[in-house]
Amino acid sequence: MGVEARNRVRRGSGRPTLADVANLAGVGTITVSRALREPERVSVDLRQRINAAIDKLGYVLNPNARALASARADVIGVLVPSLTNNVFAEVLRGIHDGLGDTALQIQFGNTHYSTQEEERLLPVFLSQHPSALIVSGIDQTPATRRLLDEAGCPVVQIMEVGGDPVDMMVGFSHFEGGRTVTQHLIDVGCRRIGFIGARMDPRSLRRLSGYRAAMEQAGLFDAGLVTTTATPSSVSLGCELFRRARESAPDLDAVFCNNDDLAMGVLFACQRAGIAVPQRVCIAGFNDLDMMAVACPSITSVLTPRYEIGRRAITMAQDAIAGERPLEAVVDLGFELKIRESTDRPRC
Amino acid sequence: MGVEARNRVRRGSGRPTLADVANLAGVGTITVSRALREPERVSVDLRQRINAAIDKLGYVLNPNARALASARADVIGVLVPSLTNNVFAEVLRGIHDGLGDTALQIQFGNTHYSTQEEERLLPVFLSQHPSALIVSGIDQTPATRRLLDEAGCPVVQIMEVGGDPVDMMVGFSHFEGGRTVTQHLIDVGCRRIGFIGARMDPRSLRRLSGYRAAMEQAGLFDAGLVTTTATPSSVSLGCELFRRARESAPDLDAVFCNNDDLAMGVLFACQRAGIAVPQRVCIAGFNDLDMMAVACPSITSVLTPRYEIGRRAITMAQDAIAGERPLEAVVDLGFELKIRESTDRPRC
DNA sequence: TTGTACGCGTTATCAA
DNA sequence: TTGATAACGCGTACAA
Repeated sequence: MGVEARNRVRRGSGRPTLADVANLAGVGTITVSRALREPERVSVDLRQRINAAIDKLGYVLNPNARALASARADVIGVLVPSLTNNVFAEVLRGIHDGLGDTALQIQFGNTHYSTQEEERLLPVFLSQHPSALIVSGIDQTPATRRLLDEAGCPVVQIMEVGGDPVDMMVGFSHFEGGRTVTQHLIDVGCRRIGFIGARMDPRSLRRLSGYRAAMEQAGLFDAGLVTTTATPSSVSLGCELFRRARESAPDLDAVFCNNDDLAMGVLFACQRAGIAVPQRVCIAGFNDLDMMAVACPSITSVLTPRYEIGRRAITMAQDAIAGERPLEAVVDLGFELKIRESTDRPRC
Repeated sequence: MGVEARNRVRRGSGRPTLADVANLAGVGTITVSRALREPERVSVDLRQRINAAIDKLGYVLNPNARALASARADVIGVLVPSLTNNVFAEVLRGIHDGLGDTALQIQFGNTHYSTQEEERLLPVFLSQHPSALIVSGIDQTPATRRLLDEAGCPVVQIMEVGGDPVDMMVGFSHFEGGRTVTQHLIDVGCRRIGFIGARMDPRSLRRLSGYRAAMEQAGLFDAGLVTTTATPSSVSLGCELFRRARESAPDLDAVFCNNDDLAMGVLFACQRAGIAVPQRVCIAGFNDLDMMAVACPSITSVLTPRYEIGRRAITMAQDAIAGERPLEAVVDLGFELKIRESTDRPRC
């Protein structure tokens, strides 16, 4: 049977390919490929003809074919525990901004604060051979940890510093953050300082540890001052938890909230109950959302570098992809205590 | 030269492939492929041997190879204008939840409220041959519109209804939302009702149109009552815009805010300035974030179905991928006016 | 600087 | 129900 007789069936998408461009430009496919990736290595003449052909055909490179051939996708996988939490939304914004105009794509995964879900998600991400991986926190399961160790690509852990880094790390100490706020409340004369926390993910727990350390050192710790729940944080939950806290400790003279949503809720609850802030109860939050500075009264909080964490993480990842290892594999971006009206109390 | 003498070089990632599984199980590669995609069509016996081999090898399918061979990626592209805006974070949460346990992946793109960026991003998404596309709004550029028309996959436009649908649509009428709130303020006796808006994306503009329609119908419209800015919305910006609004209209007796962040800021500004809410100024927001119900006073707002929009969009997309066209290509999910203390004023 | 031949890992086609 | 073979579109190795 002659070749012509064999009814070859093409299965393609019908869109132009590298070969089509090469034909039109009268060059080899590899030259087109090179013109796309390393233009300097192709003569100006050919480059122009190739670009003209690309424009004429409306050619777009097929990333799947590239990933398959090069055993590496131009994708950076990002695993975060939440999308609705403003903190991670800001991290993602930082990542996007830090990305610049590179051809890299970001692929998000939402672990919903579950290490199990993270363990389930990671192989899916890995199966695409990402160029780098950004994961949240330092509390991975052993299986996840092993996958990360063998990922074969740069890995950046974000949000915290500490533990045993898989590779690189950007964050700050939540323990120190919690300790610092609590110490501030002690310094302004508060004695019955409550801790209100929601979700209680690993980072919340470390902020609680910081609170406890400061309280114990001052001889003020009392388990009855701690009110927590696994429920996701919200402003309304802050109201609710404050009521609960006042039940177990009616003499509360300050509250350190796990995050700003809760702090906002506590302020509203105080306003409704006619509790003067800061005269009768001081309030402090965590993260320093925009609204803390304009609330009435304005609320003391800890400014955390979440946007900067995203930017740094993506920069470190890109550098590592380019083969440039950072001088410091672990970057502590710190935090800043913002003292405001809600803790402005003349020291006793 | 004998075949053995040809020093074939394997370039792969080193990870097990479909062929490895086939060898171990003693079957052809295509049978393994089938066992993965359509298990019913493979005999129970072979299926078991294949699954055992997969487990033993720790085989994971290569999505790039699959996408290349089938000219279709198991990916749904999602284009949203913002990640930090709670509204879109909720939409994404709905999308994730609606996804269930399918093998589909979500690929996000952030257009930063720019139709230009959307036009730049879309070809990148299209180049992966996504199974479906979800895009925000109905105000695409002509070029974007053309690409969507020729995308060759289901397309869902979200957030709004109206205009000329590319394919499917889920949302609600922002015009009606704006009109309804404004009418409520008129109904409770307000006359000098200001509009405060930030960002002023197409949906904000349509809410403004709704405001204007209601005001004009009541013979109350006055351009001096409208205060807008292109700056992204925030609580602190709400404070600022309220001050500006009071300068051009000192007799303001109500404010309809573009969204809840601004409304919150207006409330704080009132508290600082000693302006009684709702006695001297009524406040209404848009979206009904959690905090509106617990603020002090609680704030009237329009509950928008953003989470449900995400869920519905992904469901419609999945159905369309499966070949089931929805009965209604355009779904209006409506909204709900939540009347609260901030507009609780005895009618004059 | 440019091209040829082939491999990447999977799926579609068609035959058995 | 199962399999051999070609095809998907691009990158790598090596030669020219």
